[in-house]
Amino acid sequence: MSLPPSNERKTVRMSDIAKAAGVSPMTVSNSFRNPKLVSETTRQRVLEVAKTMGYVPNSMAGNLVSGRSNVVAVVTSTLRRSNFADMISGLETALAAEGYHLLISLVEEETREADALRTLIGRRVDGIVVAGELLQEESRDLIRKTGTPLVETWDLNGDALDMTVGFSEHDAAATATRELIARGLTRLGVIGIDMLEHRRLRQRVAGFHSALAEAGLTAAAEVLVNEESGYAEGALGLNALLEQAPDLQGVFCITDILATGVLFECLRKGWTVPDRLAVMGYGDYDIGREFPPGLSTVHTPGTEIGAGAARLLIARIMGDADQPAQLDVGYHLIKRGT
Amino acid sequence: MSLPPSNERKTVRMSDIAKAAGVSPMTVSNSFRNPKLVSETTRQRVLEVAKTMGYVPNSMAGNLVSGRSNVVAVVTSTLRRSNFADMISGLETALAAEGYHLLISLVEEETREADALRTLIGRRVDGIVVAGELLQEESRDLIRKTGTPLVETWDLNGDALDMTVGFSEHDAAATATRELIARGLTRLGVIGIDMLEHRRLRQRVAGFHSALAEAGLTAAAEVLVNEESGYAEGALGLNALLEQAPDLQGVFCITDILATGVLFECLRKGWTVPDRLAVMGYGDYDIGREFPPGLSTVHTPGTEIGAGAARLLIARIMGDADQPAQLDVGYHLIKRGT
DNA sequence: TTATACTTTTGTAGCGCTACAATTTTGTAT
DNA sequence: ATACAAAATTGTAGCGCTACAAAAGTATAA
Repeated sequence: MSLPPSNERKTVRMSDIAKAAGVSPMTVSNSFRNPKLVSETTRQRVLEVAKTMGYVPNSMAGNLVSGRSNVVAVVTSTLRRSNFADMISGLETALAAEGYHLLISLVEEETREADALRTLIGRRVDGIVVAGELLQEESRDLIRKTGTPLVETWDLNGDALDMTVGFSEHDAAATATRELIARGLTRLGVIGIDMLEHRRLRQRVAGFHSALAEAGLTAAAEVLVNEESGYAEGALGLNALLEQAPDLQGVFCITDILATGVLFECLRKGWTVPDRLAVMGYGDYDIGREFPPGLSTVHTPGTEIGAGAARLLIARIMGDADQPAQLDVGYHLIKRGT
Repeated sequence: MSLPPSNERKTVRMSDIAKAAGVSPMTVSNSFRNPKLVSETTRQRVLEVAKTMGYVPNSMAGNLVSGRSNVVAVVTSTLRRSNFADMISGLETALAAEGYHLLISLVEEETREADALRTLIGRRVDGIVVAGELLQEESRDLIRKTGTPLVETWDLNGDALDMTVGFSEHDAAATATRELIARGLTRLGVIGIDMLEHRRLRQRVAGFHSALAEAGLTAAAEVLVNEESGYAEGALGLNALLEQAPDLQGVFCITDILATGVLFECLRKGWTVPDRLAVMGYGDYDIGREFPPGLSTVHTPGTEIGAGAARLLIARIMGDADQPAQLDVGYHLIKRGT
């Protein structure tokens, strides 16, 4: 069974409900948006009529008048990175509590970023959250010119366009590396990701090197794997590292997915972790908790980032100009077996 | 409440651009939407002025007149299930190619489903895709009454409200189970998920039982784990199964995540897979490929489901009433080591 | 009764844009 | 130069709703 094509049906309008309920359009409008201005009996009748007639107010028309959409958008390059999913979930929850709706825009190709922003701004979203940072200069220009409230997320080190929520990716990575050093390991390698346009990914590798330098060490090996950050790349990365330094004692992976790939490869090689090789992840993905003997990693609070972004945005929309434009949600090391 | 800054800053309107470029508003409109109606020189000038003034057309106003939003929404309960992420990615790609934009609505609580739909319909999206099926009767009512084109996804067995794209979850699960039976195993168990309102999850367990019945067997053990479908639940599930049937030879897990949890637990127990225990997953998540010796599973084509949903929806929006209301994208067994 | 203060309901005037039709400006053929 | 089609530009009307203000109804006090 299927419904009639959209062009044959004409939608129910507010005036239709008004007529059917025997009131003026304004009373219908108020029944939905300002219940206190309408008597309870009238309101019940209006809502009843609206329900049976399948009326849903056209919010585009309403927004056009009121000038506000009550919609916040998040722009993300992927839904597969569980950290981003956490952030989006945190955002959604915090926004819903304040009566805002979240619109997710998936921008898989970097070159379509400005285009996606233009669409969102065209829809007059009240604010935009970016998973990561804005990459195209055209995007930044658009935000500046239109004055759309914007929150960039994760790394706090860059110079922010508007607001930022996150933590220092550099310091978090350095903290993870220090743990490896504290175990007495000196021959350490890092597996990064070959997406140099992403500051947060660069900062993680930089943090690794800082921690080593602090301890008077240098990296035994370093490799950047291709952008996918899949499990397979972790295995590939480990083998590339071992070619550079066969006596490698520990590896820092800039995502838990890569670290998990390394653990799988160790399993295949029959190596014991952490005795033959210590492994440190980053991001505290749930798989790390389960992989025996438990992946050591850095917890990066995605949910809190989302909630924080919602808070900054709503404050800005409400006109609070004095709010801090930056929010540090911290991170913490999780020591597990590897 | 005082006026927010976004209201103090008056946005650039089409008429502002018209004035600045020395043309009528209609020429500005046409420069953006019907380039062929405007001379190239005029158009360049208009776009130039628009760019420097940071003008972005208010699509809400435009949609109000044209009656079409060129937006399709997808409603999903989670972004963490990688299958859904694949579907959304497939949807996005197919829609973008036709000039549509995708809006993702995250409905984590089932009771907010109808509410989310109302918001989307209120924004006059041209169509809605549901990851899975609609769960609230109120939701179905809303779709019927407003006539919003709808695509439900994954399982093809139910009675569809409007359009459906997917495959038979029952048959896919049965196929997976038959592979276990074909190996000569007779003491088989299943780990399902305790979300009985989801038909597609019920169908997977039902398919397992059908395949057994076909072969004259009955289930050695069955357990439904809590809704999260995390790795930990897989381990829990396996142990619950073993209490029911200590001599269990194989287990069918209705998601690869659960199967991976089972594999981790086998690792902890020091059991060899598949000799001590055969493991069959479902969904072909990328982790299954990596886990030595490779998780046997069923490939469920998420990307194709998304692309198919886009196709059905666009055809419907374009007014093609004769299109098939159901699309079977199939599935296939992937035999790997477990 | 009349004045006073609500509470409830109703017009009016657009929000910013586009469909459509009308008009003006070009280009081309005679 | 004139006729006429084609290209380019412009005006008009109104999409469906809400801010705002005005009006009508109701309750209470003087």
